[in-house]
Amino acid sequence: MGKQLTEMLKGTLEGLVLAILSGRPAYGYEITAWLRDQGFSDIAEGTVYALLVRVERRGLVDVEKVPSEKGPPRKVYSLNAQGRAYLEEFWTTWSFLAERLERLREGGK
Amino acid sequence: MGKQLTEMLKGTLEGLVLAILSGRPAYGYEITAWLRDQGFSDIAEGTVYALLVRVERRGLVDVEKVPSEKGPPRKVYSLNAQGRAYLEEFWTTWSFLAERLERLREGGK
DNA sequence: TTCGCTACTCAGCAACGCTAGCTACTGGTA
DNA sequence: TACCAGTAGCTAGCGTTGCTGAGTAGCGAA
Repeated sequence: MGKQLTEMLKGTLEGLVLAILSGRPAYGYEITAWLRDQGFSDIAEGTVYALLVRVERRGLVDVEKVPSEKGPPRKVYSLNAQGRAYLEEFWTTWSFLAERLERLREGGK
Repeated sequence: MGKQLTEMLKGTLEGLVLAILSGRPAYGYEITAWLRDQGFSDIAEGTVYALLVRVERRGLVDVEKVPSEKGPPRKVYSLNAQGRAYLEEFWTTWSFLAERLERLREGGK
């Protein structure tokens, strides 16, 4: 799937991760693993961490440092109120785009 | 919708335009107008033209110069076989992403 | 001749994901 | 003891993409 997916993830990966966090708090390593499990096999580790730093800096998530039994402490992220509002916006934007694309796909057949 | 849509369009605008061309040949100005009509109100002219140059250079479209009654000659683009294959790929990638996002949206409720 | 519409082009910028590294803690193995 | 794999996080530099803002050019109407 490669390059097309890479470009498509720009702008959607953020929503994807926030959507995960809206279900339950999670930490970077875990999120990366989950994404890979879901078929996003070539998601780079660094990408997820950079994204998390970004959303934290924008105040969309709360962070808590939690010690791990195996390895360094985890940074557990959870969606806060601002993040929830932002995610709502994301779904609106996503629906807007998805509707128009789907309409084109139908028409093109 | 602004910034979120801008980022989301990276990777999808290309498919959007190719999908338009799969229905009928069209030229840049026309495509921009159509997009604005569909609600992509802040699509920049330059963006569409740059995209068209890109897909032409990659051999996904054929180009024909057609004189216009009003204004400079039009560059009419039409999707060729390679473009059609690429568009197929695009739909596959899009479905992959859309499915996973939709699943998250359901689960998050 | 000036305005507005049509039609295309281009340089410079910002945002984002990827590449390719690095640090650091734990437990198991040679 | 020394080493390695797995866990966990971080970073600099790069390429791609869309936007900003400006420019060129042709045509018809005021």
